[in-house]
Amino acid sequence: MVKAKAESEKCCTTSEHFALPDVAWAEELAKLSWALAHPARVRIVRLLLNRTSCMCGEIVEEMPLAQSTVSQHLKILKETGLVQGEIDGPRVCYCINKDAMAKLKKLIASL
Amino acid sequence: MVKAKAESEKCCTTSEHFALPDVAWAEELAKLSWALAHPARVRIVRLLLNRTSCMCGEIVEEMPLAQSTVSQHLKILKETGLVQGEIDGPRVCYCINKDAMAKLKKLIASL
DNA sequence: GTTGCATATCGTAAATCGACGATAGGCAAT
DNA sequence: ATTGCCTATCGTCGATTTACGATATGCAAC
Repeated sequence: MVKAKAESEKCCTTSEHFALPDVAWAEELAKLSWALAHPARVRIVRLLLNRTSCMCGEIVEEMPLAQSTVSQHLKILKETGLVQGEIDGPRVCYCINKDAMAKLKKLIASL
Repeated sequence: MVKAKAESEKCCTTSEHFALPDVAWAEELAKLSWALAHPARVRIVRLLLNRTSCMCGEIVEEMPLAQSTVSQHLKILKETGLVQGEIDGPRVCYCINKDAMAKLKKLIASL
């Protein structure tokens, strides 16, 4: 760690005044980050990324969570746009929204 | 129990079984993502990235939040390792932990 | 229609978050 | 030591999250 005892050079060279980062930008990144802010959702996303798509039931089997809990996490992932699901008969097939994933990666990378 | 295989050709084309994503890996990414899961924390991180460092008071000035609330967000950012603060006299100087930022970017990029 | 399966939603409880004011603690100058 | 400033922590509140079982909904087959 950097030791800053001389108060003027390494630390707090603060005469310049920066504008606030764009609030909408921050909210967008916060929303996408929040989608991944729970280990179960990260694992679901990884699971979907390793497959072309996945049934809800298969996800439930892989997770140590009740079906209703997994369904709630999937709902969150859908609301943030990271995941989309299409009805396939009596089941629902989930897959990653590549555009949303790209956007998340771009936002993080541009930090 | 996946019994339907005849009717689903457009969807769920995977019969292979993937191992669970690493749980620890998921928890690590979830923790870092959670640090950015609030617009105020995203703005703080951006603010710090645009400067070499920043006093707590300057952050408070830029945010429409009370000082105690900003301090709480800073505590969260410190706990996740994204930000580090050093005491500089009666003030505290915050700056980005570049290693943690790189780790976050790497984890997201490797999704 | 009914049955059976897969998923979503409801209801609820415990835990956590986010916000604030008030207060405590630390440091420098007096 | 006292004062004054800056930051952290405490206490509290309401809102949200997370978890579960129970129930409802939707679809296909019978």
